[in-house]
Amino acid sequence: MTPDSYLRPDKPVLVIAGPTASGKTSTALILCEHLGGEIVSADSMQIYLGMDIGTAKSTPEERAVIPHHLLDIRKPGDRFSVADYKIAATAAIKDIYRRGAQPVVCGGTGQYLSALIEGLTFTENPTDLVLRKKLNDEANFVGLAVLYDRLCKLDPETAGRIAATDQKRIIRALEVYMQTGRTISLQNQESREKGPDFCYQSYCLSHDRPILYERINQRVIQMIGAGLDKEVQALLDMDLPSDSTCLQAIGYKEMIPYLNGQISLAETISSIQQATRRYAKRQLTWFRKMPDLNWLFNQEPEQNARIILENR
RNA sequence: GCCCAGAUAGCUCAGUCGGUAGAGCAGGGGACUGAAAAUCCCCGUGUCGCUGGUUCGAUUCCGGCUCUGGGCA
Repeated sequence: MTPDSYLRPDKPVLVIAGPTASGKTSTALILCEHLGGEIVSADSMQIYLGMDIGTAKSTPEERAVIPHHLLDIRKPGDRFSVADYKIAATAAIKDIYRRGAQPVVCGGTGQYLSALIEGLTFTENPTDLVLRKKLNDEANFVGLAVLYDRLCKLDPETAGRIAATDQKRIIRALEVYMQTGRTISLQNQESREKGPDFCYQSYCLSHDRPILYERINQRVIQMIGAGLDKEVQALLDMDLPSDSTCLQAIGYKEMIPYLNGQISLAETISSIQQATRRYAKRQLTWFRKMPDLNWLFNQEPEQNARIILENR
């Protein structure tokens, strides 16, 4: 079997993108029922075990009926990157095709979706956390401007593209240069040479802003009712490093001051709602620029699924 | 009923010694290649409550009215 045999214009990978609380998961589940499909998650937080309520993960019952991939594949505190995602999602989709089923990618992490749909290829160099820490320490000691100046000399193209205040990207760019001796701009350029592994048919679900925000507000209240506080407490009891990715998740980081008795429940709910609304806005910004996305507005999951099935 | 204080951006308020106004928050737009639910950048025109008067000119000063607080009856 050649790699090309996974390019299936007759049976493209379905992609269901959209901001949080837009109805992606419900829509994807209905599609899978009708098509003999399996879900490949594209969500940077649903990969973690024990983060169920706050990430609105499919329930065990749903997962018993429809196979899900890339959920619960890391322990809280573990690291995961877009490069890891690309490899894992690609493998999952090939596996689904091999079994004659329909892959349905579903999630709201724009970076992961882009890596897949635009077919980015990542090198095999692992993240060098020691080097990254050294650079972060240096930035905190001598100032970020010194590192930015260095990047301007080593890789003016990248330096021109990113803000002088964007610590994460400045450090990542220096990191790549120090690790490989090559610029990240060159590496990014090469990452596009191969192209996508699959054919895609992509949808983005959304709602008018006031409706979306009301759905978000309601969902946060539901999560609190479902015991989000206990879920977060369980993570805290694991004594994870404070910079763990999972503790940066919305609904989790805002819950910590509440569990420490520093803010009221009402304040906690408001701050989670606001953080989620802002997140949804950023997601929409990302999706607006993604190529070949079909937008479906203000529909319930059943209607979304029907439209998508008719379009096949 | 009387006295006092307010009324300016979606909200809380500042300000204009008279030349049509600006902060915080909320909100909006954008970027994004190994932390991405992260990180970073940009964005402030609104009958200055209504209505008369003074003035070249009033959101600003003066009068009346309306509403909202507080106080006295």
